Amino acid sequence: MVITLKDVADQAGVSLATASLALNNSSKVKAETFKRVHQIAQKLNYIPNARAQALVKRATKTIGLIIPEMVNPFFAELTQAIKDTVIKEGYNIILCCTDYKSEEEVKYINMFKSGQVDGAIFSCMGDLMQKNDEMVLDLAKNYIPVVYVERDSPNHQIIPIIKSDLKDGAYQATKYLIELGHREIGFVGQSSERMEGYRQCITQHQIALNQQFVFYNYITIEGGIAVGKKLLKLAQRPTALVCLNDEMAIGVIQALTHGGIQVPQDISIIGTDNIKISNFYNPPLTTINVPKTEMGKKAGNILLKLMAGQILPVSEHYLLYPTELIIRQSTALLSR
Amino acid sequence: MVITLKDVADQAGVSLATASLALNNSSKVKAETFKRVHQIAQKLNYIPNARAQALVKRATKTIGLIIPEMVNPFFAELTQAIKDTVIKEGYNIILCCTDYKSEEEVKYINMFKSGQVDGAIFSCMGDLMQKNDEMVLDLAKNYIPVVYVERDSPNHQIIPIIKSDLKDGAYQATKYLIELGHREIGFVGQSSERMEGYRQCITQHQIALNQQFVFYNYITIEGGIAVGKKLLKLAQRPTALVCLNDEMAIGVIQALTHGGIQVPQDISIIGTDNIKISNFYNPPLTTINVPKTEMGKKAGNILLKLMAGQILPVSEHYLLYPTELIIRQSTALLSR
DNA sequence: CACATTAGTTAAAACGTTTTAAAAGGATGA
DNA sequence: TCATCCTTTTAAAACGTTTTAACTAATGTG
Repeated sequence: MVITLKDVADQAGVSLATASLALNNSSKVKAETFKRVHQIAQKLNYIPNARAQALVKRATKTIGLIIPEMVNPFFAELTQAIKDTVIKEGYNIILCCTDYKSEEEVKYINMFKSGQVDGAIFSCMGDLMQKNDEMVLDLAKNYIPVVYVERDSPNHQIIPIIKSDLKDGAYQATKYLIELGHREIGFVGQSSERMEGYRQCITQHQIALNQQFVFYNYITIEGGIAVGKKLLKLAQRPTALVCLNDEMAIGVIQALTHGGIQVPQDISIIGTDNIKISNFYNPPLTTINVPKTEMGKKAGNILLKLMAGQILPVSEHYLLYPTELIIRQSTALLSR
Repeated sequence: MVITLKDVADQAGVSLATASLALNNSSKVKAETFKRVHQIAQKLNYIPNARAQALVKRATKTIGLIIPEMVNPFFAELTQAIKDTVIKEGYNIILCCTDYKSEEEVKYINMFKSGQVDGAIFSCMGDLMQKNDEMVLDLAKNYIPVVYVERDSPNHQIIPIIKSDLKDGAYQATKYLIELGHREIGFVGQSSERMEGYRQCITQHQIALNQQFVFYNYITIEGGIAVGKKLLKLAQRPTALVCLNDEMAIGVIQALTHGGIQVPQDISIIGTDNIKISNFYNPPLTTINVPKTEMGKKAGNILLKLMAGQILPVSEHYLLYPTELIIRQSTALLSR
């Protein structure tokens, strides 16, 4: 049923080798033969077998992308950008979701070692997955090129890193709140670079870090809601909050408004990531933009270079993208 | 550098065949040999070459998933469900985004014919892509099993279809608005099953279809905003709107509230899909739930069956999932 | 003791390409 | 007429597995 190169060769009256050369546009084959082979191939609807090509070419024209989850606009946008970049060189993406489980990541690392992909991009969230760094390093050293996005590692000479300056982002966010007159500023999320930026900013502005105002929870809308509910019960509430990401910010706002507290009149809230919906939420979220698309494109391009066998200039081993405060309507001057 | 089966066989002092049999847990090989081969394989860190396996087994343990875009929670949730299902049988997903371009879809169809995937799931949005149906049929007949999700076709004997009852969903939505006292009910979106459900409902309730109240636009937040802005300029506005999806609903609400019109006090709005954010929006969206996760799981399971060579009972050739009205706070009794 | 059976192993073929090195066929020039 | 060179074609090897069929050795049976 399925047509193979042998069928084409037979019908064209040439050998496998000639048929292959012709279809791969080799200049060695006579014009007449070339034409005949192409015509027959067309007529028979010949499609080269990708599995056989992969074996002999030692490449699948596929890359692996590791992200923690799909249902997260941040990774959706990142994935889109990566895909748009690598597709130009004919690469497809195998999507690997870890659901935030490091053992899932290990499974994918092993799959990658089997030669199913020609290269890989690893992303993550928070500071998880750090422990697999050694395994990824082994992958990058002995198997395929790897690029990290929004994930840190000391091994950026072997695994190039594309990161955004999240610490500075949180710093800017906190600073903006201080400029608006806030002094009781809380943080919502998990221990991370962003939290460090928040911490540095308030201490540099002579505000003591109040551990009561640091709320740990899952980095999801639900996590935000949990924090919001906790806030409602508090006698002494912060007047402003820096959130680890936009989802948490949305969750917090949702819970607070439901409990009768208005944003930004009663409390100012800043998110991070600038996911699409943040601009269309009520109120539109003040947030820290992370250049997801640029970063995704860069990651794709660097991986393409590495897969093409190029060596990366040192300047591209560690790329830090600036973050930017986007002022919308979830923040306001302190009114007291 | 990379260890092959030959290395294992040599070091274990057996032939390729024995080594292969041992590693594939054949009962034919002596316990002692079995153990030795496994030990050597472990020691050498042997990982079978997936490309070679794919060639000889005529399978890549990979499926293709065609969706129009990633940055759309509907498809993200669907993808997640499909992935969760097929991963259990060891399948990975090649993600193929068409960006709503039918020629992109054609490219992927051809890629699928090359044997890079063992099966495929096609989804879409609106009534686009209908024109590629013949090509997909050819793919399903002569190459690999295919399943459609939320996509219609007369060929469901060959391409099983998983659909939700969108027409009924829109019908229910419209009916609910009528029950709330609304008579001037508009539709936002594109010509589709959903629009047909809306049309049927109002005519069955003796309401004339007012073409002024049917707003065509892109099925995105931006499309919704465009419609919202148009609404603001209207002298005579509908008192309620059925939207093709939640994104459009959010866009409409955003534009209207920005223009001083309150939802649901001034106008009731219903979305469709029940994407995650709809529950956390301000106001939380009344919407039509589509059982994305169930549908994704079912699609994955049916594809697994087909790839395993099973023949599908006729009852599973066309599965229609019920939709359900979720009442939240973007709709209210008509107040006039 | 001849023969059948079984357990265990392996050589070789197969999967469907690409690529290398050699061969074949012409043309050119001495 | 022969050596040389170029163009075009091809046989065969390679990619790294799995699987089939054949082989060997050991065991059992009448």
